[in-house]
Amino acid sequence: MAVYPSLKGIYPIGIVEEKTGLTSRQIRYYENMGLISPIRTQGKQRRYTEKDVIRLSRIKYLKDNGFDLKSIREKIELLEKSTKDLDLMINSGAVQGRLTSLYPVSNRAVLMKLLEKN
DNA sequence: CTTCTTACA
DNA sequence: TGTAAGAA
Repeated sequence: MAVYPSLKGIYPIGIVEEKTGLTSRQIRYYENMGLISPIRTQGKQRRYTEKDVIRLSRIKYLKDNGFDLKSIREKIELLEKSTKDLDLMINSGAVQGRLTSLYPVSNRAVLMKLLEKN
């Protein structure tokens, strides 16, 4: 188990294995495939951020459900793009005073529906 | 002891 | 993907 490290939300590969359920072999493989880009210490060891862990967890989930790397790559990209757009709307005030809580929005179409003026 | 790279099955 | 080797 996590006997040591990981202050400030950055973790060595061993901890990431435990948090995501992926093997170090798979984690390094996905990096070579361009799905993640952990930073390196001066000693060349990989350090993963919380975002990297979240991304790897999604990869793990999709993988377990039979999706190939190509599909996983597309889904991750779409999901992060949507999230980025939503953050943009929220930060620009588009949602101000219209949503009183976090409704379960499944996609952009539904979100826009909720944002329509009545 | 943990992680890294390279290489083979 | 798993695992072995040798280095860091």
